[in-house]
Formats: sequence, structure tokens, C-alpha cells
Amino acid sequence: MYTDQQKEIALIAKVFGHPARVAILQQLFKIDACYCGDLSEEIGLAQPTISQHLKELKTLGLIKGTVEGVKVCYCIDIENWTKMKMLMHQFLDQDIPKADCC
Amino acid sequence: MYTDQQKEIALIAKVFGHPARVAILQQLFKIDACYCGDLSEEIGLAQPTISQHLKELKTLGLIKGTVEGVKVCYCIDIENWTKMKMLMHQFLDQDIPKADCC
DNA sequence: TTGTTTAATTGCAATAATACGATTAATGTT
DNA sequence: AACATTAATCGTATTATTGCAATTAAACAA
Repeated sequence: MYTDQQKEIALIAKVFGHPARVAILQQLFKIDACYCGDLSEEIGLAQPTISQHLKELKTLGLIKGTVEGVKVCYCIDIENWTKMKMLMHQFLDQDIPKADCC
Repeated sequence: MYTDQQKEIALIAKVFGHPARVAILQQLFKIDACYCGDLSEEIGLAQPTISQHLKELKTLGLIKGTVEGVKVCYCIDIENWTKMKMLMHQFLDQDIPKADCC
């Protein structure tokens, strides 16, 4: 029904389609690494909610987490983020017509 | 709770978060203009479903439609698409850390 | 006017997403 | 071992999204 590319773009975009996940990602870029509890405080959502959002980001491969004692340190997965960026640019930067058609 | 930027990025991404809307946009880029009925055939969804997706894209300002007799011609809104692209690039092209932190 | 074509709207059923309290799991500390 | 800390999972209520049949609306044609 849809091309693989269309499905993948939609999957990525869906993950960006919630402000909490946008906020989490921006925070990870800003401070380079973060703990679930810190994010919960920073963003203002309950810990299970943040954990759930982190899981979605992790499932897509955009972030990774490593256990550090009793905490889990999350950060951007640079390689996958770069790959994702290429796909999204491909979609966003399509050649636009010279003039509005209507 | 979230910044305006975060909310706007999420709103845009949410619209891209369904393969049907990705397909519609790609088709509009490809053939420069399209009618609702053509999209319905091309994509394989019922006319009301396509109409609904078109409405969401229009609400966000990414496309515009002009009545052409009994049909409605849809096309990309170049100006708004360009604006949207800038916002998304701002988000996607954040400075990534030199090395994985974890 | 009457019919034809196309798109929008309505109503509704099915599914998915979101948020969080309660609990469990894992690790570290005393 | 017993406790403390942190994050994941479970269960569940609420809300949002999706898809479409049926209908309505709008424009044109005969």
C-alpha cells in the first residue's frame, strides 16, 4: 500500500509528533547525556511517562541508554540520528515547483 | 509546559506521521498538482479518507486547494513549505556531540 | 430544471496513543 | 540481609486518530 520509504518517514515523524519527545531529544542534545529522573523533573511528566517516551525513542534507535549504577544514562545515537536525518532531508528537500500551481 | 517551538515541531511531525499523508505530499511534488479523486485512486484509500488527510495538510498550511470547476486542485504551498523546512532543519541539524557519551 | 460529477461533511466503529498510580526489577549502600 | 534509589513494566482510564459508508454541497451539462 505504501512504499518502505513512506512507511519509514511516517514512523520517524510519528515519534517526533509529541512535544515531550521533542523536549527529551533537545535536552539530550543540550546536555549530552541525561537520566530518566532528571528528564522527568525537567519536562514535568511522571517517571513512567518519561520512561515510555524514552522507550519509543530507543526502539527507533535515535537514543541509547547505558546502565550507570542505579541510574540509566541516555544519549543521542549519533550514527542513527545521522541516518535518520538523511532520510528526512530527502523528504523535506524535494524539488519544489518554480511557482504555485494554484 | 513545552516551548512554542517544541509544540510547533510536534504539530508538523504529527502530520508527517502517517504514510498516507507522506504519500499525498510526494505525489503533489511529483505531479505538481492533483485532484482528490486522483489521489484516492493512486493511494488506495476511500475519497472521504483522502479528503480528511488533505484537510489536515491544509490546516497546517502545507498545501492549498483551488476549485477548478467541479474538482479541487491541490498543490504544495511553497512559501509555507519552505518555512516549515527551516524549522525542521533547526531541529534535525542540532550540533551533535563529537562522540557517543554512552 | 434535472441529472452528473467531484469533494466535503457527518456519524460511527475500531484502533492507537497518552498519562500515571502501583508494582516490580535491578543496583548499590549500610 | 535490610534498606534506599532509580528505572521498567503493568494495568487502566482517557483521549485522539483512522477509515469509511452515507449524505450533503457545489459546480457544471443537457
